[in-house]
Amino acid sequence: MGENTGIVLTEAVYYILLSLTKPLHGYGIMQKIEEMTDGRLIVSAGTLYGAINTLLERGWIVQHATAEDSRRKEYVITAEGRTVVVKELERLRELVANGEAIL
Amino acid sequence: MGENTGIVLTEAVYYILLSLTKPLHGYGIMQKIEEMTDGRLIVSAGTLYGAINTLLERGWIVQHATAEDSRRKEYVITAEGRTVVVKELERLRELVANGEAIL
DNA sequence: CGTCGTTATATCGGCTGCCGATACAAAAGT
DNA sequence: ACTTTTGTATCGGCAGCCGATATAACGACG
Repeated sequence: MGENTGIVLTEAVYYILLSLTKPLHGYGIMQKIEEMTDGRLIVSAGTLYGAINTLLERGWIVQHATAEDSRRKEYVITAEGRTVVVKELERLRELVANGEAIL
Repeated sequence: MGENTGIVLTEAVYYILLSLTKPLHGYGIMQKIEEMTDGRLIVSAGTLYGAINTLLERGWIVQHATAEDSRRKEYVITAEGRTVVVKELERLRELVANGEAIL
């Protein structure tokens, strides 16, 4: 018994959600992630726009009412998305704790 | 410019490597992971034996000279595997730090 | 001695998800 | 005028996890 409880986020999705605590558009997300990780993680366009679609479907982000700006589409995290990210942070802390205990 | 530096381990692979700081056989790895995560993560047989094969190919683990025991096959982490896991722990710490800074 | 649950290894198909490549186009810089 | 940057989007390939399935030895219990 014992199915695997909870959701596991990929690195890309985790950082996308973190980026969207304030409204931001796709390209801005890429830059923010690159900045947050000091250039270590560069999310490719394929990953980003694919992930945005699944996150919208899951209701973890929503489209932000952007001024009738031209091409940019802005997104924000939802309350549900926030819950997911907080849970993920707990999982990550467990991984770190287990790693530190052993190494 | 800017390829994504470094390797990202999956949760299963990370825990398998952590389990093998001491020689252990496949089934024992499953149990150890379940124990380490308080039952949160149960690695399925398909994942486990698939991962063991790729880890052997990459030289991150090796087969341990097990006494001519019956069916069990034991494995241990290599120096290279240890390096990979340490790097992964650094990456995880970065994820936690970024999450804590924002949430 | 027979049967059942656990221990133990292994494979396969399906699904998800990341990536690189490619495409297109507006805006800005030179 | 030309190039680079900004910006969104799709597609095929590939890696990896999972559930299902198969096989079999071992121990316990009646």
